[in-house]
Amino acid sequence: MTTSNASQDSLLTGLNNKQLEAVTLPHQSALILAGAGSGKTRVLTTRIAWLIQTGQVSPTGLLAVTFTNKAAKEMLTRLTAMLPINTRGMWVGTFHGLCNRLLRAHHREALLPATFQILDSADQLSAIKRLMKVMNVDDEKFPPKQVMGYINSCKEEGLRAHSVDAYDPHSQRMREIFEEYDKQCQREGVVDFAELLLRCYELLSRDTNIRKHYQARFKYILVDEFQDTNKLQYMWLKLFAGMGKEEPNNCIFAVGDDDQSIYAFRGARVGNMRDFEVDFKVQNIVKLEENYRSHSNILDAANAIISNNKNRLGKNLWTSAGEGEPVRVYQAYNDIDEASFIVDEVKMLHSDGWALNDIALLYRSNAQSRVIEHALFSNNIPYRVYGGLRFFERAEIKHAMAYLRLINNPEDDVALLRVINFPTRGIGARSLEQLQESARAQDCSLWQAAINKVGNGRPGKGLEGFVSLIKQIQDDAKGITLTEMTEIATTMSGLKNFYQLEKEGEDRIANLDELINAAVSFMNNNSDALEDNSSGLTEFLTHASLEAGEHQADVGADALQMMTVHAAKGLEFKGVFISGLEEGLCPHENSLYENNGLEEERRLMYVAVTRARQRLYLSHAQSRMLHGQIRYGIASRFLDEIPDALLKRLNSKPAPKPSMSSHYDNSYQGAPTVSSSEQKSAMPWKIGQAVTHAKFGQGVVVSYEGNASDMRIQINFGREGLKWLAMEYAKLEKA
DNA sequence: GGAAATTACTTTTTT
DNA sequence: AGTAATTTCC
Repeated sequence: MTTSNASQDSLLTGLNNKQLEAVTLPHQSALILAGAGSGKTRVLTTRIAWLIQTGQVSPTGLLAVTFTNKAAKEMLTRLTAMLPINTRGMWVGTFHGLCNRLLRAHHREALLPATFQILDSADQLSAIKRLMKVMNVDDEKFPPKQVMGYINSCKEEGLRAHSVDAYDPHSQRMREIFEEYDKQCQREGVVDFAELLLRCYELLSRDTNIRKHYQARFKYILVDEFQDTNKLQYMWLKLFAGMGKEEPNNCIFAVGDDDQSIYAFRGARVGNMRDFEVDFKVQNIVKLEENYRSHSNILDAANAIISNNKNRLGKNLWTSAGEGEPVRVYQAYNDIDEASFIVDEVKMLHSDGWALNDIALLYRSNAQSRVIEHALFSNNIPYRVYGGLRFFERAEIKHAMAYLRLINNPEDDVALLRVINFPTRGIGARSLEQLQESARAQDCSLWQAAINKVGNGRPGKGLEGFVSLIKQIQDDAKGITLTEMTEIATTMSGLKNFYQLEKEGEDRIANLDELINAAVSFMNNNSDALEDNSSGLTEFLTHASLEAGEHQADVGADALQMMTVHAAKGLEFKGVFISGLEEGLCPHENSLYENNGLEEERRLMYVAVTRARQRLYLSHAQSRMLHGQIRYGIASRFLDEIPDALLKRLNSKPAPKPSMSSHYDNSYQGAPTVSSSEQKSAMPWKIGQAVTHAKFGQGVVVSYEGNASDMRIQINFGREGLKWLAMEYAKLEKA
């Protein structure tokens, strides 16, 4: 032990017994089951600090992996607050970021060009579409998105085309596309997200020297959000740990919460936690069950909900805080009423002195935000929506980045195709087809083909112009700074000019200027990490692909926080509204057809509820506008799973104000008694009426058809689904 | 080649 | 409803 006990003590001060146990575990693999609000990040960072401070490992001897850049940054920030160390050489980052780093360092062994570029999902999709055209694949039978999903999930399972099973013609064709796609990427020097990991994994498995080097270096491996790892990520971790016979046995410190696994839809395997226990003969399982975030009413509600799940590792959160306020439940008349309820409550909280930043509004799907945004906007309540389009995903930014990519590497076909005719310069579909044809014939990049065409005469004015433009930009880019390059890319390309002439191009111009600012701050933040003679262009491009998000405008302002439940994971707020708690929306109807879909939805609800510290509102609406149609829904089953004793029901106001239904005019003038002039048959039930059925339970009348003697009535029974019942036989009662 | 009209989509999402 | 993508029309 190299440091004094005094400073070590200060590091560990304030940890509870379980946290302390986790932080100071011996050099063995361990699984930390960290419940919501149990101090997970603190344990992880303190563990790192403690290992370093006690001299068990140097800062460069450990590997810490997270899923998001935000989490990685947070960890480094907290670490530097605990220890006076330089974090620059440390391997703390996302799976993708670390793989990128490793592949850049060993690009030759990984069979990649030094300037290899990373395709984001949109790039990947357009690459697939382009390939499918070349291969003459019917995109009706093989929707490009589906092909992309197939390729990505294969890679995430660690599989290449040659090792995928395919017994029928359809999947054989899929496999063929997969194979060709990989060839195309290799030819173009580009790598998609899943490829970063797979390539890295293959490099380490194949190249014993490199593997041994890293295995010898990283004695300690720490993984955050372990429940979200997919198969390939787990294989990757095993490789670093060294599981073979003559290999070292580095240890993995995995932190996770099976109850917060909400990413199965993108390949996450909670089962990795159990596999990890077995594969690594884990003897140290530490459960962090004391919650420091919420009052017990909120926590008990969360526990009650999650206890309905069957497959759990088992954990029960508790708190020593008092029971606090009851959980408030509001049943709204419709979505607009729900929004106005939220607006009223937020106003009230705000006038009671709550900061808007302390209040979050959560919903299951992004589409739900619009109605509430509208209400907030017309009531002058500042709000910020997280998610949605990210900065580097905006069209104008992607265009500018494409020009930058072409400076770096004109053979980048993805980039070339994006801007060869944007702004338009007379290269239409036909000329493009010809170009692609000759590139195929010569087996070269589009850029090469274009150069050849220009050399051989008759290239067409547009193409000639484009080639000389790119050459010009490349020339001018020599020896200038990244910032200047970005300026050139936006001006010389004609992008800025184009948007200036556009009617609603002001925002786009502003974004282009913002891109130049991004380049400036990138240089400022990374100047010491870059080599002297490097402009930092490659690094900047990588940064843009890997960190598309995190660009939030006016972060400082006090505003209500709006986001999906997924986006809220890891965050906490003093007050939380969870809206749209109806069957079909939460749990989402699509989830019911998926394997264990309902359990994942329940975990989602659990995550949502555990975000709240002091006050929690749950709301649902009897009807809402969805996909341009009014839908009648019943309350989410998750509401029924909360004991009544924890709840306080706030009931809706007597009737909706007429003005509230302005956005769907003839919709909801009180529930219509169905008796139009042609159809005299008196419908005994109102649409929207809640009913109970002996067999199907609670439901809501959705529509009807037929006449008095032969009437069928459609009822949404939520968990039982939509049913048509013959009026004559259905024994319905008012609920 | 570019604008206008039509059609398809709509759970969650990081990298 | 709202938007993105695609097709049609000039």
